[in-house]
Amino acid sequence: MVKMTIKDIAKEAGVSTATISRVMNNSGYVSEEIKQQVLEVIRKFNYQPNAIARSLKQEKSRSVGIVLPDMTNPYFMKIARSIQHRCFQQGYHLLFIDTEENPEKEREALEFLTEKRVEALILAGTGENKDQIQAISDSGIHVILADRRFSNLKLDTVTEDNIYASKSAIEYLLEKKHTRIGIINGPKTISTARERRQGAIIGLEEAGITPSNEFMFEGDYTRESGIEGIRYFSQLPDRPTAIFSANNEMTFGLYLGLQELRIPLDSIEVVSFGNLEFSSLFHHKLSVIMQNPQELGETIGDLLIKRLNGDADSVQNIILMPHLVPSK
Amino acid sequence: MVKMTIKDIAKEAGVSTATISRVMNNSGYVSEEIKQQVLEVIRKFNYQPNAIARSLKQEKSRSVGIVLPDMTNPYFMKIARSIQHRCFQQGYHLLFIDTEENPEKEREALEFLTEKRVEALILAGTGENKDQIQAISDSGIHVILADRRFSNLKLDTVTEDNIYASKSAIEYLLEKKHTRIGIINGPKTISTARERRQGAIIGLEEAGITPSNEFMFEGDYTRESGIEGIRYFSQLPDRPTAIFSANNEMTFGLYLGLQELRIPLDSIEVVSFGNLEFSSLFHHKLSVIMQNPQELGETIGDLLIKRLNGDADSVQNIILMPHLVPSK
DNA sequence: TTACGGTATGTAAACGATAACATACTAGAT
DNA sequence: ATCTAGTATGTTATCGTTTACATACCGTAA
Repeated sequence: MVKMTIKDIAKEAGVSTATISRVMNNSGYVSEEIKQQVLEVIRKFNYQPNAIARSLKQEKSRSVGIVLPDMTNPYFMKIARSIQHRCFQQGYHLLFIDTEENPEKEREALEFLTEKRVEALILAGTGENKDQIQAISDSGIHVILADRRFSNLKLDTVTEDNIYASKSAIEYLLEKKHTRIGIINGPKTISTARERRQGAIIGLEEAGITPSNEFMFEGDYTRESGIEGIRYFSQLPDRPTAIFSANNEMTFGLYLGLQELRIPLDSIEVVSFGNLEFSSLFHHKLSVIMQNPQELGETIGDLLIKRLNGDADSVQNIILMPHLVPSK
Repeated sequence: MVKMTIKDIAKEAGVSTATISRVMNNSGYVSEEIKQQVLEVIRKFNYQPNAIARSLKQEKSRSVGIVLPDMTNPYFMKIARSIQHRCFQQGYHLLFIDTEENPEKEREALEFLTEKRVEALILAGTGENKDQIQAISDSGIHVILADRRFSNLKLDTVTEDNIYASKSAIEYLLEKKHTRIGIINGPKTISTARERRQGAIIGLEEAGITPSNEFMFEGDYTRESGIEGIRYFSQLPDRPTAIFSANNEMTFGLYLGLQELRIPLDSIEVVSFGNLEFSSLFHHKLSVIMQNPQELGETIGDLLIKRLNGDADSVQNIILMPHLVPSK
């Protein structure tokens, strides 16, 4: 069974292709009589216009690329889901690519997407490929940076206030009388990690504590590097009594590491960025900085639709506020 | 900055568009000299062929639809990631749609995807829209059912052995001397739920126990229905001492429910389908039936590529084996 | 010499829509 | 009667590729 084209339908209905097109798109003049007749034929043969041909003619792909570092991290997927919703409503589809935090894969992904002629690009980047991203934006494709930004690029961003949140995380731990606070951070190529570090440092300095390099562990936002982080801290002569962890995956690794090292899970007080699904079942000293990926996604979705509809407002930098949820 | 077309490049290089096409696709005859010359121009202008035009001409969209019931469930996303990998390698892109277990959304999604002329469809369905799916398959689009199947449809399926796994879950609980085993299941519209129920019943009957309806709770695979399930069981006069839960989300809800009811989390022995990320940190009596979404995804990906490459082997029904991981 | 197969390149017709333009009819205004 | 604006429909170029076909050249075998 082969798909019918507009020509077949035109022949069947005894009218021209233009008339079919007008009926399909509710544009131009068509008499009520012919319209019904055409609709009848369309129904009869279950005709669906070829979106590819339409895209070519209109020079609009009706597609949006979305490049994420980890498709299995619910944080990113919640962002993605909200965006997808919005797009689907408007007839756009999303091309997802998971870079697994690998800049080379990211480069390929961007190439792939421009070839597919996406009209917009949503990116939570690895921090590399800056030039390529700028070039994409310059070529007229709308770019929105999600969660992670680049300095010096004039692009729309929708992010969360990492500095503020990290600062409050540290303040919270200081209030609980911790003075030796270990920090498990992401890679400094990524803006969120840089900002979380910066916020933590501000928090410490305002309390009169000099941040020590010894208490800074640079991971890569993966579970494995959370394990490595706690391995590192546990062998210090003067172990930290609290940890600030910069994302949920590393926090998960941190607990796996504690388990591996046979250290009681509640012997260390933890504040973690990002929602940990299980934290509410957990009776350990785990506080989380609740992010709001859904709101992030909705915000991005709205901005995206505005841009796709040709709203050429100046560059937007939207910053959402996460909030700390203390352990029970 | 506007994209260059093959004509622009042809003009720049002083050759015909056919030659450019031949260079791009490494097809037909092109002299080494011209080839280099053309490549030079392509590089210079950073020319990328328009994938949409190519699709139209070749009548191949190079896209695959994937319809999932929950984009934030890592189980499905691990499947998706493996598939996406395989597709990306082959120049295909995936159109993801999240139906949120809503048959009406699923219907729209399928419509949308056929309009976008996907060459194949991967579906973990809600259990409805059977006719539509059959029609899609009949129209020449490759359909692969993932995780969930339909009875009476002659379609490729890649699933897990739910009957076997559920049976062993029950056997495990019986071995631990539980006789009152509550079952929190998914909706019977979905094949996995039917099979998991069936396996559980076989397990009970083989042990000489008559399955009671009172101990069967039909949820809908959501967290919320896990909470409802445990609420229901906890008000029974003769409460179950163990629960078999048919997916990870409901199990999570089950624990949230226990917490809400102020029942100690380890007062009930649980066997759950699906990996629970946190189970390894959990000291409660939680055993899991480990599924292997990655392998599922890879298997689907391989089959998909075979189908896309025109391998017309007979319908495949591949069944993978999950295994039970007892609580510590 | 002629014929032929391999190599190299160009010309032009598709693919399936949309939309600019042309054409024709109707009714009301002048 | 003529003009005009509105309505209704058809014709055809076009979007950017691929590819079937045409053309031409070269060297070698008959």
